[in-house]
Amino acid sequence: MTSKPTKAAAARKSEAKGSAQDEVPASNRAARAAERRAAIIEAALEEFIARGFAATRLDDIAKRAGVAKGTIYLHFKDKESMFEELVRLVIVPVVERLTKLPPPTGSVRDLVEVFASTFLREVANTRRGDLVRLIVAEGPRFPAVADFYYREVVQRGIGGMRALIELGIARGEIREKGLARFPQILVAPVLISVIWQSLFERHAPLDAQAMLRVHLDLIFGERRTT
Amino acid sequence: MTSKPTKAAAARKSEAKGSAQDEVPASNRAARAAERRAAIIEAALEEFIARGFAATRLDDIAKRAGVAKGTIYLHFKDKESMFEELVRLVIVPVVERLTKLPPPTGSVRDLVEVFASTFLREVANTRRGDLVRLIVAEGPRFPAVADFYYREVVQRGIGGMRALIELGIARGEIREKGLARFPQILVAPVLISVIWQSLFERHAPLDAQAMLRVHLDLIFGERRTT
Amino acid sequence: MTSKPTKAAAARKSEAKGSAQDEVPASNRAARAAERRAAIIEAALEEFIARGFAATRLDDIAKRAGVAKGTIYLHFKDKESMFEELVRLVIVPVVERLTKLPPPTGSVRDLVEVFASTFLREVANTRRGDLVRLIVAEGPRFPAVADFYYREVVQRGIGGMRALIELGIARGEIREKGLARFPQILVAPVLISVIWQSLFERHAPLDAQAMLRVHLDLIFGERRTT
Amino acid sequence: MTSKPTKAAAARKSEAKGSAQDEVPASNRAARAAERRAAIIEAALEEFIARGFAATRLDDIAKRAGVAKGTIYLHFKDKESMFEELVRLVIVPVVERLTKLPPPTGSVRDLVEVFASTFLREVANTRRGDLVRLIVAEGPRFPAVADFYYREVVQRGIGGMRALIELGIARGEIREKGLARFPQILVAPVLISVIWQSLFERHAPLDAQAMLRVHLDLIFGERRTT
DNA sequence: GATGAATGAGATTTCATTCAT
DNA sequence: GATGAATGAAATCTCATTCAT
Repeated sequence: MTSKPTKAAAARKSEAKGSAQDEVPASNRAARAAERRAAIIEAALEEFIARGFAATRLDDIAKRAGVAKGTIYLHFKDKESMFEELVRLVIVPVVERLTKLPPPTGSVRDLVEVFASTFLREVANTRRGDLVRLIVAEGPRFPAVADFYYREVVQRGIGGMRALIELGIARGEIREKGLARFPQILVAPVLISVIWQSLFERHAPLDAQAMLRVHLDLIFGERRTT
Repeated sequence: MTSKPTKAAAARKSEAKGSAQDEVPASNRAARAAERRAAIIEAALEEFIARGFAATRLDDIAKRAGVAKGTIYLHFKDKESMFEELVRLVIVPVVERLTKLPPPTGSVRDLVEVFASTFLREVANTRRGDLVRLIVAEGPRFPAVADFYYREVVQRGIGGMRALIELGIARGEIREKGLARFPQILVAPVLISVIWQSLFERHAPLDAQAMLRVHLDLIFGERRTT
Repeated sequence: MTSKPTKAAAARKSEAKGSAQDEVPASNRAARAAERRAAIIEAALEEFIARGFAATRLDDIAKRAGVAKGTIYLHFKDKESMFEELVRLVIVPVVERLTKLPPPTGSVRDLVEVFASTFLREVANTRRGDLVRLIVAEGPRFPAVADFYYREVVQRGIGGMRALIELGIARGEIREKGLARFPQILVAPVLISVIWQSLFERHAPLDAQAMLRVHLDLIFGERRTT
Repeated sequence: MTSKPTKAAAARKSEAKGSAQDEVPASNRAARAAERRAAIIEAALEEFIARGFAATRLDDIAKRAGVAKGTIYLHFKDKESMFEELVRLVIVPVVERLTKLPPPTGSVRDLVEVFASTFLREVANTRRGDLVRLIVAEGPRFPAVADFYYREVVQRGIGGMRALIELGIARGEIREKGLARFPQILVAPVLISVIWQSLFERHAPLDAQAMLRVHLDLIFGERRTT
């Protein structure tokens, strides 16, 4: 009923009991600590996503990570800071990967489409999509999280979108000039998909890719060839 | 720090002590009970929206409603059922009002615009908007709530949108035929606004009405005159 | 799941609504009150027996008796006194009936057998048997109840038994003279039956009458004819 | 008014602070936990006996055991399971000791007398006697407890008694053959004593040993020499 | 007299955090 | 560093008792 240790955690445990006399030199203390930390972070992410902040028990995180409850406090000050830090830890590498912009060759539509598809594939249908929902859910009670997310993700994202839109307008690919004022419109369907998946998928599955294409058709005009 | 009794609750209290300065002559027991129930519902809604389900304390709801803790249990079985019932109680009248369709005269765009503006005015910038965010936040842990919301709001809304879109396509107002498959696109910006308001408003205010107009321009083509 | 109003209670209720204009003169206020009181007593007895003192809810008693919770407080000071008074109210008439001794004609054995059979029939297999178990259960926490029960039932019972035993010894029906010091032995199997019924009947039914006969055979010597 | 920590608990506490004046050198964590568990069990037993299940407060158990309330939940799932487990924990060792049968040398009467005296000494006048009363009191609301008690104690006890009675009949020590059908009669006075002690001792003390001897005289015939 | 909505003290249970080992 | 038993504050929920109608 409650979460069980993952295979990784189990492995770590048996390893801890099996290799009694430290024959594994590579796995020194620091490395072990880092491993544990990573396990805690992953476990915490899963639990927070599944239950929300308040309903998540540190006990469950510890069990899932395969560590003792006290160990969590060696890595995080308390539950709140763990949550806030967690969001940062998960978001930062994603943002970093996305900011290595691929050079804007080809049409703007192609660019947007590739970008959005990647996003859908890598975010919408993964744990990270749920993280977005988690932030929406807990944001009001964690201004620090909302602020961080705004600064690191939303602001940059909006900026990037706007640049793309303006490029599209300049090149004549986009007719609706007002779009530059509201780049949010560009990503709206993506957010909708993320939310839809976690709330309504069992009632009516949603083909996010197809929806996205229709949306892009609206913006860029319908494609002659698909 | 914790919630205080609202003016309404205070009023009810002083009134109870004998001062009947308004035109309600005989506040019988049933009426009193109904009043209290309403106070509890309103208080609970505020608290749940502000803190989420798990972090809301019944103590605070009671205090805010101006009743004793035990009184809540005269009206609701437990915290969970209170939450679920609450969502129903708030949503039902909204849905009922919206289903009294105004006759579809004029252009589809006008219809959509009026409808969406009303929605933005009545939902997005009110407590009800936060309720939507609350449902997004708690839905995964309250399948009954998600189900209810899907059945009562989403399904009907999607159906209504689709009908409008098809009408628009038939009349030649909407060019993008794929839109009929994804009426979600039509409301996506509205949802975005709701979420934006509660998370990012202090960073960057969003003119939801203007964004909506741009979005409708995308769908219906730009207006000649504004 | 919880107790429902008995037929009597239902009758009283419908009667209360049905005979609106007091056409029933016999059922005046005082009579009504007495009726209610009786209903409360019966309901309370059932509930206390089924759940014990602490686990019994006044709510359930009221429901079962078909009265409002407040009404109970018109008849009893509080839950504790209700319990204590209840035991008295139920035991007194039983004791009164038993003290109208039938004249001691015939053999002592016959007397004891008739008496014990009557007791088994009227107490052991009825609600009153459970009352004995209830007193055993709650006695330590209700010294007043234990005292009353000792004074009214046990002491008299022991006295009566002793008189019978001495008569039996004098007449040569009973050989074991020590029995007069311990009349408890005479009733021990009856108490055993009462307890056995409520705890172990579903595991192994016990023929109390047969057991009693064997016990009397031990005391009076085996009968030549049965 | 409420229960106070026992001497044992107090001892454990002071010991915890460093004074180790006894021969237990290294009180490791597991041993400590076991100690606490034992303290909880003992405290709970006392409280349940004194007040019955429903009226016993976990707070008082904790105080008496000298632990925090939460600690109880490290050992028991909840109040109900604690009660059920408790009965098992106390009864099992008693049963185990009794099943190490002393070899049936000597007369059956001697055997029964030794056995019953032992029982009276070890059960009737100790906490364990009250446990029997507790089981009688709570049995109907704890079928699991009644079942366990029947299986482990009553059934075996009845079986053992029956074997003895049949031996007695075969050897000509017992005349009343019907007794083999109702071994309950053999133990009835013992149960009576247990109940009498806890309810009526202050009104009229009962010499259980003497009563037992009279009872055995009834069954085995009077002794020539005492 | 009768009602039953309201109360609030008090019970059980949970869980973040600490700390001796 | 790591552990996990222990803590106790705080949460949910119950229910005997009161009292305005």
